[in-house]
Amino acid sequence: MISQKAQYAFRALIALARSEDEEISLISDIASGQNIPKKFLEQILLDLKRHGIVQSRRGKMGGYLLLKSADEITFGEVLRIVDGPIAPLPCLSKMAYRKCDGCDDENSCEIRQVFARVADATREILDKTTIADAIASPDYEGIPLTA
Amino acid sequence: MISQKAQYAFRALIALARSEDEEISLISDIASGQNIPKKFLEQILLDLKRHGIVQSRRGKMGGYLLLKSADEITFGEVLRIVDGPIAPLPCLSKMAYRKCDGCDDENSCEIRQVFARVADATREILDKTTIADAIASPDYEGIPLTA
DNA sequence: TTAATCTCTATCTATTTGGTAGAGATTGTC
DNA sequence: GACAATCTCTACCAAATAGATAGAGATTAA
Repeated sequence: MISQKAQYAFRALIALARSEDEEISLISDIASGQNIPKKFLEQILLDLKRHGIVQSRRGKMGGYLLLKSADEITFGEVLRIVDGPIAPLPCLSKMAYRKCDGCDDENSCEIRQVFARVADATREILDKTTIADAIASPDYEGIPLTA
Repeated sequence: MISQKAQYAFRALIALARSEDEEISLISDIASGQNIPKKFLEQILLDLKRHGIVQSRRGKMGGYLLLKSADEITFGEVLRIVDGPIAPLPCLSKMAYRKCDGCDDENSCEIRQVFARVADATREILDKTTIADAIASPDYEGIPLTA
């Protein structure tokens, strides 16, 4: 499961992307519009700013804007900032590799081989899907995804 | 990330599958062989037993055996028992569907649409890969997976 | 100067993770 | 029948993480 925090981050970025050409967005407006606790959102946006995803202006008339354009912000990038490594095992993480506890030979680890495929498939989607893609995609019409 | 507990479960099942035709396996032997805290492993195996994955015999000469054959035990099934839902969002879980906090229309949720693809790709791998597959697969020889 | 806004750091609570402890039940062997 | 080996069950515990909340500070427009 991705964290609640990551969901908030995605919602905020989508909201920012949607209001791109309009005005600068207030944290308060995003918070109330997307139903996100305001003080929590402040921290999230600040973090995204530090990582070069969004920009801000302080003081009266201040607020937030995207820094990168929506088609350059991937879900993978955002998820790594907010939730940390995407990989299902520490030994499969690109951003924070660690040897698994008590694992002596990664090449012969059966678990690693299975989850390497999961990691690849996940990255293939998350690192290639942008906020712009998400906004552009039509409502789902097929077989219910929860079936 | 999958939990440490899930990693222990997989290691134990692989060990059980490997010693299938030989003797019944002692918790103690699996624990020391796989470097798993024994009391913790007891709980894990008990849980796997309750879910019909393994069987046990009590008393002297007791121990554990697989109940299902190794090619009928999928990684997905084990992961769901040990770690709970695999889906990255509650609204995408098959085994434990919940509406996401503050989400009113799932069909138009952009986040859901992106992560539905992740969930499908993950399940495609985990629900089709068995313990037997994992044991059979040759050591990885290509480009390092952590590159 | 003031009000609006973002910034920063500290703190808090509940839950989850990763165990440990110990008494109990069952079974094979002498 | 006693005993030792083994699984079974329930309770407990410490550390980490998640999901916030609080409040003082810095900056800016008017």
